[in-house]
Amino acid sequence: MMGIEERKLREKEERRALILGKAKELILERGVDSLTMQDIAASCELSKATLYLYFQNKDAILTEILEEAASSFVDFALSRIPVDSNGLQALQALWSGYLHLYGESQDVIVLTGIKNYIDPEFPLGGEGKNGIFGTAMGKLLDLIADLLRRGMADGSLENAGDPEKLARTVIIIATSIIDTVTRIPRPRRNAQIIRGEMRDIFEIILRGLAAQGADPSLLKLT
Amino acid sequence: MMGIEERKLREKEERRALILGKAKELILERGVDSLTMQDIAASCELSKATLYLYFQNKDAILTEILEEAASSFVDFALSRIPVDSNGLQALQALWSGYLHLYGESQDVIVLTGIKNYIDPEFPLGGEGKNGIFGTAMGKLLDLIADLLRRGMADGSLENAGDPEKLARTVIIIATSIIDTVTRIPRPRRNAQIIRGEMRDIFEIILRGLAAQGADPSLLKLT
Amino acid sequence: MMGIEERKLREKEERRALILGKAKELILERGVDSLTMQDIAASCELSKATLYLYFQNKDAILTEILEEAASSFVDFALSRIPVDSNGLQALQALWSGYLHLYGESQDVIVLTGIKNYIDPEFPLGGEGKNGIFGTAMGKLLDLIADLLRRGMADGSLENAGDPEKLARTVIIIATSIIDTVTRIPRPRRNAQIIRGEMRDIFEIILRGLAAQGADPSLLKLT
Amino acid sequence: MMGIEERKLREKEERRALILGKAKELILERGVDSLTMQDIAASCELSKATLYLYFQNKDAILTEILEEAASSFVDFALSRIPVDSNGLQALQALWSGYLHLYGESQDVIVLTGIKNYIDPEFPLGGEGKNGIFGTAMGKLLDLIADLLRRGMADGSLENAGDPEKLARTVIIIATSIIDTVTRIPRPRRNAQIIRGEMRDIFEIILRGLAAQGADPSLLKLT
DNA sequence: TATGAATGAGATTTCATTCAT
DNA sequence: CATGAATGAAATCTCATTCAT
Repeated sequence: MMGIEERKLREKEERRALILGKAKELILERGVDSLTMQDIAASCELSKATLYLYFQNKDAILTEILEEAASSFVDFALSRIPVDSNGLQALQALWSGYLHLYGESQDVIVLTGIKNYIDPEFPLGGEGKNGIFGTAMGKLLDLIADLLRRGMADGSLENAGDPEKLARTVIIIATSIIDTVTRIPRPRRNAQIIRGEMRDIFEIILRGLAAQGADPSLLKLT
Repeated sequence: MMGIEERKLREKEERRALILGKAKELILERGVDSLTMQDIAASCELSKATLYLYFQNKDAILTEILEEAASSFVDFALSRIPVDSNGLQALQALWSGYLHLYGESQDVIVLTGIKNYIDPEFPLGGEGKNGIFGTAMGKLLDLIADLLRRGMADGSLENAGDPEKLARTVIIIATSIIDTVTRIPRPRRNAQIIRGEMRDIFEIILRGLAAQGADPSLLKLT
Repeated sequence: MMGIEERKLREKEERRALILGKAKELILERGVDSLTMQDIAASCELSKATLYLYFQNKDAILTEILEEAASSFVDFALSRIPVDSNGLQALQALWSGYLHLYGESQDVIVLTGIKNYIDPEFPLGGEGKNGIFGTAMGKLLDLIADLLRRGMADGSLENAGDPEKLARTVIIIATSIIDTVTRIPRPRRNAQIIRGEMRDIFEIILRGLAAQGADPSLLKLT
Repeated sequence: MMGIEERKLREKEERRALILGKAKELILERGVDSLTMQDIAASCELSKATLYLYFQNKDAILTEILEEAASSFVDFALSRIPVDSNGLQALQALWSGYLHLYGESQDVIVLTGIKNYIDPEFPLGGEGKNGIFGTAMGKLLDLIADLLRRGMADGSLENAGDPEKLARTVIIIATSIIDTVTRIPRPRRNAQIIRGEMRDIFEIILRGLAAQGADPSLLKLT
């Protein structure tokens, strides 16, 4: 009874996960640019053709990795933002969550950088390819817009125009940076230095968004 | 009188310029990633082999384009920074110069994005390949560090650590953004929107660097 | 029964063999120097890319052809050397085997000439590239050294120094000659003449190595 | 008066010599296979096009270098062969001259190896390209045939068939060896080892040609 | 479902040779 | 006489993707 169908489904899901996982590893190891289907297949101990049973093409793999990474970041960030925080506090929590997650597993975060590889136009361009970023990346966009709106309302953030637009701007900055980092193959990537660099960048942004006279302790990331 | 030698030299220089120009156009048209020697040759109405008479290899072409772009930006920026300006004013002038130059000729600026293609590790990584960026890109780095130092000294900028390091951080942000833009093929690139976006980004950075209580008029870019 | 796996393996082996075979033909037809991957592919009715499924690169193809040729010669030669023969007799058997094999299938022998293409420094130079010649060519070297040693011991060969070194010398002569022959495109290669020439050369060498007063019948090759 | 014509001719000859000289140097430095017109031109401080004013094509340059080398060897050899020597003595003088010349200037000799590059069929094949080797190489052939004939007549050499044919055989051996050596780029060429190797080879040949019971001192080269 | 095998389409680079000036 | 400039033709190798089994 039941079962057989479910098992198949589960197995299928496991394979997908395997592929995504190995692809992720490879990207982290050697950079997005030099990721090949061959490499993915080999490290999964599958044939290249099999990859196409689970994903329509290379892009689909990258997109899904990105989705996952973005999604897990959003979840993590949400979990770290106190309900009663003001906008600035929330933003601080967001970035600091980012840095934490990076500390724990560079992976999840660094991968966000694939965005520029898959759809460099998001969120600058018109539609992006097929509105690929409706889901996780979109949720991230919404989240940030919310925080900005909140902060403009409670006076903790500078009132600098449309929150939606500003959210896009913030994402652009963040993903651009991360993209830059992703292109450095892991062997030469210095986690310490990069984390420090990202913290500096995020602090600049934080100060750039905060209202005049904000509590200095909220402008520091750890 | 005389001049045959000179003419030859000039013509040679013109050919180089032609090649660089067409390559630039192609990059702007279709993105760095899909630039091929074949394409460059075709659009110059030359044979592939001829390109190698003027440049040692593809990298040399990209490097020179980048060099030129960076160099012309530095020159332009320098010309716009008033001698007696304080650090914040100077920085404002720098970014606003950037935006201006972009308005006049997207090209010069957008091309800076090639950096990430040629040496994605600069200035994060160790040495980059062969210290390619000793010249123009290095001058830019120095310029920004100078302005930051000046601003920290005269109190117009937040005293936030080592100017050299901060300059690197600023460059990372800027080039990352530009890189992102470069990857959008021109047909879908909306100059107006992008310019607006860049202005927003630079304003955030400017505010992020400025000292508390800075003159608000210095935090706006036009 | 069963055998699907085996069949696949066999087919794969056949393809490799096909490629090697056609490559061999082309070399014999037009000389090593003008062998191209394109040509090999075309004559196998395969695409260039396919060749790379079976061999890592062009060198690998050449190396394997050489390996095979050398190996089959060593085997053949060994089978023709009587167990109780003295050194001179053994050497005579070796060369005469060579000529025979040449008579049967120029291919096996002529191809030895590739050596000079792949590693012209062997056995003169230091290491050659990666000791490519550890296997068959090395075995040949050992075999000849053995025969020389045997002959010096039993008095059938002139005692003219280190057998190892002398063996290298002999190989140099042989491969050089063959190399010369390989470079003649087949249409103008006259098997009869060449065989005669090789016989003369080997006879000279044989006489050069034999002890004074050796049985004249052992100095003739047929 | 007069003179102008002569001077032109002399200058032309000097240019040819320059080109040949530099080409020679390059071959010795880096091996025949990697000699390019570009390299020759550059090292003559001439343009590639100019080379074509003095030589019809690359082959012509190589051919002439070979001619010269062969010719100078023949001359040198002739000068070293005592008039009243018997065949074996003469042959010994020939080879020992070879080794001497090699010792003095590897150049002249090593270059003989180009033969195989230019016309691998000589003297095996039918006509060779355009009977290129009518001159110096032909003279060498004649010289050796003469010595062999002399030796067979005076009993110092084994009477082993047609001297003309045997001379061809000897040349094949010699040039093959040299060809092998030429392909080793100079930096890895060890003059001492090679000279030793060549001496061994020539001694084997010498013994192979000598009549039974020949004076052992005539079978050694120095 | 899985895969081995195949491939089309390119990409970069090299080189002997020609020709207008 | 000399050459700068140009090029056609090749050569090696890579990669995402397809398809028969």
